[in-house]
Formats: sequence, C-alpha cells, structure tokens
Amino acid sequence: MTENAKPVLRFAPSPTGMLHIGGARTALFNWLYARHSGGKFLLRIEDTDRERSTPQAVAAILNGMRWMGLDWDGDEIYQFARAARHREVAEQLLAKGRAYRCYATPEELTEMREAQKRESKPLRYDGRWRNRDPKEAPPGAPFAVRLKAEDSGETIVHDLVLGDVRFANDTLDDMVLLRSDGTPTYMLAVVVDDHDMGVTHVIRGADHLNNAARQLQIITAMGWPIPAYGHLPLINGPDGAKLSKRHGALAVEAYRDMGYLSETMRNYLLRLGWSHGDEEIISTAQAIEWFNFESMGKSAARMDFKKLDNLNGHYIRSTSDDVLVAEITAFLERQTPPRILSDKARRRLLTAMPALKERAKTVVELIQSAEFLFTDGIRDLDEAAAKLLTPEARATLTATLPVLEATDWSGAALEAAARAHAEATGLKLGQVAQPLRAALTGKGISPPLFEMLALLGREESLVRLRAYAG
RNA sequence: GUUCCCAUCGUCUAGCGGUUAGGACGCGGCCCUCUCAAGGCUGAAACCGGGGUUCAAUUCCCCGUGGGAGCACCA
Repeated sequence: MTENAKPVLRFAPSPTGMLHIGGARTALFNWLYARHSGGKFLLRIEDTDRERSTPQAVAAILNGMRWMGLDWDGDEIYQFARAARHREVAEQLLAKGRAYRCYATPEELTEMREAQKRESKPLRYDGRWRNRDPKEAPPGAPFAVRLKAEDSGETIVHDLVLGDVRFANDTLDDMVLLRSDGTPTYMLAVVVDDHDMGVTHVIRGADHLNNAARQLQIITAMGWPIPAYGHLPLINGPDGAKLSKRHGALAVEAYRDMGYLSETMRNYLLRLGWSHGDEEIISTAQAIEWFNFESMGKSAARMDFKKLDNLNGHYIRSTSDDVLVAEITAFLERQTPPRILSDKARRRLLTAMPALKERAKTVVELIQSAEFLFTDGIRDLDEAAAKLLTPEARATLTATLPVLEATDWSGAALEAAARAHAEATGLKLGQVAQPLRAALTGKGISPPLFEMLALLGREESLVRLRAYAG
C-alpha cells in the first residue's frame, strides 16, 4: 500500500444466491469506510465457480446493493474474466520456485485425509510432491500447482478489528493455486485481484480469518504490498446458531418485501456490531462521518426482529408523507398481480398519512391499516370489529347516527357532537366511538375516528355506518 | 479431531484499573387517551467459572467452560 494513497475497499460476493443480510452488512461496512475516508468502494463478482454462478444471482446482488443504497465506484469486475492473469501469477510463482507441481490424484488425497482423520490428526496436505522430482510422475499426468508455503516461523494477520492474530506456519499446508484443469482457485484469484485492483483494505466476514494467513503467504511469495485486514464478526440467528434461511438469512429484498425501509436496514446492520457511545438512531450521513474500525465489536451478534421493527417504526414516522405514499405505491405495484391505487385512494392516503405512520412498524402494516381508504363501500368486518358490534353496540350506533347527520361534517364538529351525545346518554366516548370505528373501517383499530370520518366525507361515511346500524 | 476467533441484563451494546456497571429493544407499572400507537415517568434484568498481577479487577495475564468459524483441485 502506497502511503498517503486513498483507501481502496471492495465487496466481493460470489453469485451463487441472493445478497443476504450478512453480505449486505459486509458491503455496508466497506462502503461506509470508503465514503468516510474519501476512498473507493469497488465491487467484484467472484464467479469462478462456473457450476454455481448464475446471471440471475448477479442481478439479484446488484439490485440488492442498489436497494441498500450502497453505490460502488466504476464497473463491477468479474473474476472469471481474469483467469488468464491468475494463471500467469501461478506461473511466476512456479518460476520463482515458490510453487510446485503436485501429481497427487483426488482419490489419493481423499485417502490421505481419511487416514489423518482416523489418527485424529489435523487434516492437511502432507506435501508429498513438495520435494519430489516431477520426472517421477507418469508422463502426461495431470497436476495441480501448489504454493510452497513457509514451513517454519509464523504468519501474523494484523487485523483492524481483532488485533494481531498469529498462525504457526507449520499448521498451514501447501494450498492449491491452479487446479489440474488449469483453472485458478479462489485463494489465488482473491489475492491477485485485490493486488491488481489496488485494494488497500480487505474487510470481510470473520469466516475468512483463517484464509487470511494463507493468502498472506501468496502475497509475500510474490513480494506484493500487504493490505490491511479487517474481519467482521458474523451474524447469528435469534437462537444464536448460524443464520439460516429460516430465521433471517434472507435476501435483502425479502426485508424490503416485509416492509422495512432501506435506511432502517443500514442503521440496524450498522449497530449490529458497531457502536458510537449510546447512539441508537444513526442516519447514513452520520454513520459515514463517524465510522471507524476501532468501535467495531468482536463478538458475533444475533438478529433481533423486535428491535428492527422498532427502528423501522422510527424511520417510518420520520419519513415525509409523500415519500411514504410513493413507497406504498411502489410496494403495491410490485405485487402479483400488481395493485394500482386510484387517484382518490392516493389522495386519501396522503391526507391520512400523518395519522397512519404514527401507528405502523412496517410498510406492510401501513398498507393494512390504510386498506379502508382504498375503496368505497360497506366494509367487511375483521374479528375485532365483529366482536365489537354487539346488539347493544349496534343500538348505540343507530342512536348516534342522527346526531352525526345533523352535524357539520368536520373532525372537530363530529367529535364535539359525539361527546355531547355520549354525555347526554350517560355513555363514555369510547362506547360511542368504537361501534362507529368498526363500521367505518371494518376494524377494531384505526387512526383517530373523527379525522377519518371527515376524510371519507359525509356520504361515504354514512353508507358505511348505516350498514351496521340496527 | 485440529487451527483460529469470541464471551457485560433475554437481545444489541457503553465501559478501555477505582462507576450506585450506562443506553437501546423487549417485558411490568403509572400518566396521556375514542381504539391502537406514539410520547412522558418508572420497575425488574448482566460483568461465564477458577487462578494470578495490582492498594484496587467487569477491565490486564493464564487455565477451564461455553459459543462460533475454518480445515476441498467451493467460494
């Protein structure tokens, strides 16, 4: 790394699935540091596994990144396209005597590992071709190229979040650089690409910590500058076990579809493992300003959907009404079949939004609670509303109707009339209001009743109320 | 098995030798109140165990225990 140069960060997912929450967090931290330091944030698609990589997965990752608001600098780089360069480096290592040909067959290696397992020995390549003359191999036999790793001393990873992590070199074996079909392995490709891309900070999941020592050996064998490493603690499921599809290892789009805002996701993922004193609500701009690796936690964290909900509620409340309407409109149009809101529905939604957003934790809840605004006509009752509309309640509703009908149709006037009516009949306001709410919205819960009556208007309101009178 | 990492309320975390161990989510209570939220006040709730080092350990070191990750011609 050249001194004084701007940092170069990268996110390097393999396109074998969606961009899940763990990957998104890794990307976020890389992005935050790049933006914080005025450096670059690059995106590299590690598609060297031809069997498992798909164009759909590439698209999904790119879309996920965009939704998360994580923009990358320049075009994304495809690792597979660089195979020739990886091979070239392997050749150089071979020429330098830092790598060698290994003619061991897969069967032979499996057998070796099984023997090691039986003897409870560490599973490592035993270096059987390390010092053997290639002439001993059958002519024309396929071979892999292995790194001739240091066999004494130690390799130290100076980690930005974990501190110095030491590995005795005799616990590291001679890894494969080039497969017998001539294709490069991930270990080689990563190192070469990071070097060629000028990456100064390798920030990735802690599951790569062990790899770092091995990759360091390739780097030193080539005499290349050593990047700074930072291994981020992993995210576990709510039960503390590895994050699985069942509890949170979902594509980031799945979070969008559950009604979470991307700002929420950035804030939540940031706080999962990183902190700034007692701060909980951290805007993206603030995060960029504050971000550093010193405040990174070292232990794995668990997903907590309750906290995610709470944060999302906060961001929904602080998002402007028109943005939320746009968010909802887009959400509905993404459904299959797409749902298109009428202009009337959209106007009502916008008017009701200040009251609606106060009560929702997700965009989905926002939509559910606004459902009674989307169409005209008599409501079907949900369970709570049905339970509410007892014969007595219907009688109260019937008795209240003439009072409302005689009232000026504004929120304040309707409320005043209802209060007066309640007092006159010896009822609590709630006893008068609840039946009205149930009939008007079809639900037991809604935004403030009198505002909603005013919003729907005299005619529409009376149609709905009369349907359940009697 | 082996290598490596980690360890403060249930959860996310603050703490960087001396604190009534703080905040947030969640949970309980009270207030507000047309429902539900939001908001305000408030309560319960934690330093994994054992040894050191030190006048003093949640904090530093070692061991144990418990979790996690890696150990492929996958990435």
